[in-house]
Amino acid sequence: MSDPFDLSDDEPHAVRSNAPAVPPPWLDRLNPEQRQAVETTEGPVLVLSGAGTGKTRVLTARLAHIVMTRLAKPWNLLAVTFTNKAAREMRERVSALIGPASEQLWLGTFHALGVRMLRRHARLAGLESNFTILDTDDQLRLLKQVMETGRVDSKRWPAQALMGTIQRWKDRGLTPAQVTDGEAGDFAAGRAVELYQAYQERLRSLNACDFGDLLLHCLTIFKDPQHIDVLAEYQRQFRYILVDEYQDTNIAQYLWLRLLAQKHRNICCVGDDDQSIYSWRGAEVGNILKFEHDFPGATVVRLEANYRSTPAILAAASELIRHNEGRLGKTLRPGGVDPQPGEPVVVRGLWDGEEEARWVVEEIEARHRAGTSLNEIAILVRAGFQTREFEERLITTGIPYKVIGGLRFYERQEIRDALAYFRVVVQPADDLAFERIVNVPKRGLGDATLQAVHVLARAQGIGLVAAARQLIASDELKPRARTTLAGLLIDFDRWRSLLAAVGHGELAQTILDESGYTGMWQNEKTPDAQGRLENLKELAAAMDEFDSMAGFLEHVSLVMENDERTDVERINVMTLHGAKGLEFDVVFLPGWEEGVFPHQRAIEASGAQGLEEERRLAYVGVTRARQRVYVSYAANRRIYNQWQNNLPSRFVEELPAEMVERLAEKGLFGGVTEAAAAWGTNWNSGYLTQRQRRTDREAPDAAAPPDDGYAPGDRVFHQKFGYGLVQTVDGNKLEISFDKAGVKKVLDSFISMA
DNA sequence: GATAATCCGGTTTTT
DNA sequence: CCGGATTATC
Repeated sequence: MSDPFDLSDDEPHAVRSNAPAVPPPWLDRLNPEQRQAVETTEGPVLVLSGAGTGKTRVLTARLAHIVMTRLAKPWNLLAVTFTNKAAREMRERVSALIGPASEQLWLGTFHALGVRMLRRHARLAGLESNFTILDTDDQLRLLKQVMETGRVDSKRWPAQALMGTIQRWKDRGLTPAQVTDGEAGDFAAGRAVELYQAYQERLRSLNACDFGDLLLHCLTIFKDPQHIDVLAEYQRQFRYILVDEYQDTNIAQYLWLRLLAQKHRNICCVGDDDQSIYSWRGAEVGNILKFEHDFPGATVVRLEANYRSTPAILAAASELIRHNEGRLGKTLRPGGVDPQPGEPVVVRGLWDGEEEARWVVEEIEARHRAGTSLNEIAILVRAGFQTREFEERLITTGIPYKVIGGLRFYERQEIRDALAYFRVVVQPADDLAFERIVNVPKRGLGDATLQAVHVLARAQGIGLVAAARQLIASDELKPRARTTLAGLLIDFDRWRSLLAAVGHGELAQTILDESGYTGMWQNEKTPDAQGRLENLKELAAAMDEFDSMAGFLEHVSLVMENDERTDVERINVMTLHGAKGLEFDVVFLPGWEEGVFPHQRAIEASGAQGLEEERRLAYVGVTRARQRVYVSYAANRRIYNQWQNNLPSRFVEELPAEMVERLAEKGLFGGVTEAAAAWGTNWNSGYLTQRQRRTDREAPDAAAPPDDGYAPGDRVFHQKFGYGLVQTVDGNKLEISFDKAGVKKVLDSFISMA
């Protein structure tokens, strides 16, 4: 490989001497490193792409470059992403560069591409090509059945845990036969592998797959010596392979890529080891760390010019991540011309979570007044439950917000029920769907009936619907159940016969109405019933966008996302994980306390490695911001209604002092150091054990309470809420009607007699 | 077969 | 403290 560019850090503006005067559009305005990443088409290439260094741009330019210079036809390119969103974005951007040819690219998520291949060769994996893809919910139910059949005590051994184990095995590309005895663990007295085996058999008999199988079956087929032609064909086809977010790949994905890339060896992986935050779901940072070893002769390109954040933010992020070991090493530098340092990162300590929320929202209002769009502001938290405090404060303040990554459309109960009806109609053999809706709405087909169906199905080795059909022809069932079940099956058949005749959106509505499902929610008096009915309407309407009901179901199983409306300006509230790949002008990072962030359990579960991943998460958070970063921590926090006092996160100390403006709560502490010292007297880093919590439940003594209790009617004073009257007393919990702040529940340790 | 009582757990998430 | 999930009861 010729080496036209100097990759060393100290030559940011190296210029290619033989560059054409006018570069083609897809190479326009790329910096030298980006351009090298695009133009080094032959051989393995690893692009280490720091946050905000134009990764997507490089990927799309590379695709365009290969197609436009006729190195290969679009269908000779395989481009893999993790999320549908990333895939969509990439396709749009490539399309802008190369036009309709982009439709011919093999571009999609690992799973979508896996399905595409697997449908073609399903037989080789023991499936029919119209197999169904189960989601987590179905998987768990199936696994429970398997465990029941295997007489495993589901109390001692939760199905969820087994599901996790199996998923991790699949992440590593292991079929039941490949799991070694040493790995079996002690789950269900060492029977985990046996259960895994049984689960796979059940899946096959249902003509179904879980997500892990989409790749695992591909691997099995690729490696099958009987069918070497299949792999050979794909290897021949994919002359160029591109992989996005390579640091997030698991072993199965790695193996899949390696097999496909073996012939042409033109594989380009783009990733950032410093942004690897998914090891807990099977991602292997090792994949990126050992790329050069796995693909000898690889070209490594580092993208370090950041076009997103201010120098101050970059300095803070770089210094923070420098505390990690085992990095490939990259330093972000400002990419813009003549960059101003920008505002320092603000770090603020506050008294408690409520005060933190108030401060954050005040600052948001200030930024908004200063002209920042609410869409460009984000609050990024470590864990989902932390959003609540901010939501409450945002509601009282009247600032519109959206919580991203909450419950998703297709995961809602009513949607899943409706889909189950459609599945039964499209795929009569879909037992899991049948079970889900056979008695929804309640029609008197309970456990007894279902059990009879199961017994017959198992005895004859047939599906549940087929078994049900036989049962109603017999006298096994009570007359009532028999009539109802017969009626239901007739309904299924009728709807199925309408598939070809009626528009499927309309048919969907018919199914929901005739099955009584719509009626069930109409009779429901809970406040959310109306919303559920609307969701159902939306579902039926969405279906008309597709060619067929089956096509729609396929789409849904792979694309479990809700399209958000973008009509009003709203601030964004989400987890740090959810924020990866996004950027905002202003980012708030609350809850930087030991035990919360880094999260205690991350450290407990994986020690130093876990801590490093938490630090990467912090790095991801900081690098989301273009203009300003606000970090905050609270001395006291109520978790599960117990007061807990925390130390500031170690990550606070790891930010460079010269890029940080530190503020501490006025009147409480002179500064962070004093504050830390003050808390040190009552220190408990991280979460307390249950027992400690019981004994240490008092918050720090801001105002020492009298030893004897309070009684209703007492006039009291509270540090934050001012004066008020005690309403009720419940142990050390008081309900107080404050003159200014209204009625609040507080602990006696926070108040004193007025 | 459906409703009330009780127990447990409570990080991060895509496909 | 809250929500869900399983269990006890009618």
